[in-house]
Amino acid sequence: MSRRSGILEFAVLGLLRESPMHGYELRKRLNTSLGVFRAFSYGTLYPCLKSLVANGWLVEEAGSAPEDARAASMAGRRAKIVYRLTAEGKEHFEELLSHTGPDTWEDEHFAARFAFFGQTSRDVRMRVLEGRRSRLEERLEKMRASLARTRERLDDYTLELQRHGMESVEREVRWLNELIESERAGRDKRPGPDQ
Amino acid sequence: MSRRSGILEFAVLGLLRESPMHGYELRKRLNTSLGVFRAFSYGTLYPCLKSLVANGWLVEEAGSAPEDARAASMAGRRAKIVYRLTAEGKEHFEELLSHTGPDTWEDEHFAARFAFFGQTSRDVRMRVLEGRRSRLEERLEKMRASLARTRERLDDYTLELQRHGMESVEREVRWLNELIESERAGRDKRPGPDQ
DNA sequence: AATTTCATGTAATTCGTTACATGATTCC
DNA sequence: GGAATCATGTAACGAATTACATGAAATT
Repeated sequence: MSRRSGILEFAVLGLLRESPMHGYELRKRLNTSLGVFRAFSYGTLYPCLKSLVANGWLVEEAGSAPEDARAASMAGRRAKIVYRLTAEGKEHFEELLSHTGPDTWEDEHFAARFAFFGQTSRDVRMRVLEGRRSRLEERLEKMRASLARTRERLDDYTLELQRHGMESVEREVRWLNELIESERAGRDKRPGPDQ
Repeated sequence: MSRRSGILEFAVLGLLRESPMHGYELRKRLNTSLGVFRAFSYGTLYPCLKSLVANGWLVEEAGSAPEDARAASMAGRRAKIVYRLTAEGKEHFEELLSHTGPDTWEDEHFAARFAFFGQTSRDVRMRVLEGRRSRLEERLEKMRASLARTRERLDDYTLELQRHGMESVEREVRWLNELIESERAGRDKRPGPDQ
């Protein structure tokens, strides 16, 4: 069946696992609670929800309207449609959570995975974290190599852009190092009484 | 006239302004010299080149092959096609360079603009830099607000993700501050006798 | 009463990738 | 002579957006 974006599907399933919600609210939480996710539009979200229902992973329930949502819709009126995760949906999400493939270290994918770390076992967390780190280290290696090859021919601005880009990646690697360290030590919280 | 991606078009024009190139090399330089750009695929690049030719902004020239590239192509053989910026193309790029709209502060767009700062006048650079900064400050404000609203309901990992995200944005703002400062002082090593 | 925000959806369009197909050149 | 890399292109598909369309509920 049609369009299922992987990352959106994953995020929706993960959010609905905590509590049932309707589409509008779901969309807000993709930006706020999960902060890092970009704002998917309704044109993306609603068809995705329909598709998840068709897969049996979600069910539509009556919202705050007095009548049943679907019946009301058919009669011309519209009401909130609250989506709830089914047992199959839960199982499917569990499966997605335990899967750690190369795609998982991708920028956006990684953020989504991280946001649901609370629902994951430690060894999965470690695999995701370490995979992400080595992916970033590869990227860093390429940047260094290309910089070494072309340094002279570049003007100051291009150079500065590259320098800043590399520094950003290096910074994320250090962050991952701390997190991995922290996982190894068996702590969930970050060390340091700062804040 | 079909698909023209804005950012890819801009980058291609900018790279060809420095020197003529063929498609394959162009693609490499989109990743390396301009480091920050993502790797556009050939399926995107070649149709884009055709479209730019159709607009009269580029012309195809014979590559390293002894015969003319187009003639050779028609005869069944293929040779490198070197693209060169026309006078109209130059003019068009100049126009794109001087345009500073809200879209310009967008993540990828901004990186592309920055990569060609060397070809820009100082006041355009200032507008782009300052626009980018205020865009980031807005984003930061939203993040802070949403964090204040939902802090209690979030688990440690989600919190950590948001904290790191905000820190990244704050870091880029500091970077922009330095650059703007530097532009104001006029002491960035750029050759003053622009034009 | 009017406006804003909540709420759901569809159609057309944009932007870009993957997979495929072809062939030249360079290196071992 | 076989592999890797260089080089160009097309067709099918994918992911997501925008613009449109509708209407209910809350706020001013």
